[in-house]
Amino acid sequence: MKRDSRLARMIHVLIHMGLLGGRETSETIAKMLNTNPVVVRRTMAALKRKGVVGSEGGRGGGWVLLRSLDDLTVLDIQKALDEGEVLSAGVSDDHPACPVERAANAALVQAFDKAESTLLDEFAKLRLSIIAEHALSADRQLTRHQDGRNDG
Amino acid sequence: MKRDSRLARMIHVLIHMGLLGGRETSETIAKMLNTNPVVVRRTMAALKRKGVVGSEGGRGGGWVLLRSLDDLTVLDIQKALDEGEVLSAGVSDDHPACPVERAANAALVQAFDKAESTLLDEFAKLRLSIIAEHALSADRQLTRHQDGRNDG
DNA sequence: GTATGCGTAACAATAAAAGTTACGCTTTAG
DNA sequence: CTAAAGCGTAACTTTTATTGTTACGCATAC
Repeated sequence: MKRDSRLARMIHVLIHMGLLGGRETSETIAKMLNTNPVVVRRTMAALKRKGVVGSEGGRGGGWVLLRSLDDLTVLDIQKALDEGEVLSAGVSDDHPACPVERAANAALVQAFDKAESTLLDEFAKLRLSIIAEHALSADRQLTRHQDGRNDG
Repeated sequence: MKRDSRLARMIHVLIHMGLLGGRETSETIAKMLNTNPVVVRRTMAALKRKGVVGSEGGRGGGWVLLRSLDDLTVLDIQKALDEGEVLSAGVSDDHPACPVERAANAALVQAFDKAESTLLDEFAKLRLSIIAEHALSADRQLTRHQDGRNDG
């Protein structure tokens, strides 16, 4: 399958919105994500249902960030996007009555559950505002290097 | 994509082989997994390369377990099956030069790496012999319940 | 009332695992 | 030596989820 990149994309978009502070149309966001407006609406709809963003139709409409970057963690976005499990264990379902298959599946599910718990803990620690700061300071570094050619 | 169940299937098969102790043909294993021999050979080939199982062609041939269940962990099987990452982070690749995208991806990769590390730790703790014991005791439980109808 | 923009339905494209068919090579039985 | 049993592989098709795309309805501002 194509890898699910909705979480990464939405974090990317929300930080841009938080930094720019204004209203963005699906068209503009689509350019950010190198895709088209329908994909944007489809994914943003999930965030809208959870009150992370709002939308307005008609001329001058678009998407607005309803919560501050400091008030949003990656976990919030993850939960808004995906109601189900983050890491599903890839168990087998060939002979559901076979005790060996059941024991193997049970062991895997337990391991995946622990890993999922770790992942969600990490997500909860990741505030979008922190990621935004990292992006800005990386950007400043880059700019300084570019100027350096003129300075030297 | 269809969910990857190779790890679960191979654990299932190896435990059966360990318990039965003999030689199994791809045909027999395919029945265990409710699939066909080619899928079995394809997946077992990876385990053969790592010395977990051996195969012999010709009449009377088949697959043999080369290491004991007590000497194998789920991590061993995982590593034999998948050279790459277990949990890949699902980053975005829309504007690789965008500092915001890079920061978002970096944050996600870091979180996934921690979760992967947890998962591999859990896998390393899971000896196939332990899973086999769980399967056997669950089976005994089941048998006892079935006998109970005659006993009562 | 027309251009702008969201909301959605309905499809095609894509990617990875799994399923399937077919055939070659090796080994044992007879 | 020949036939059957098995592995090894190549070359498909199928499956399932995301992503991409087209098309159209509805709302809003100018």
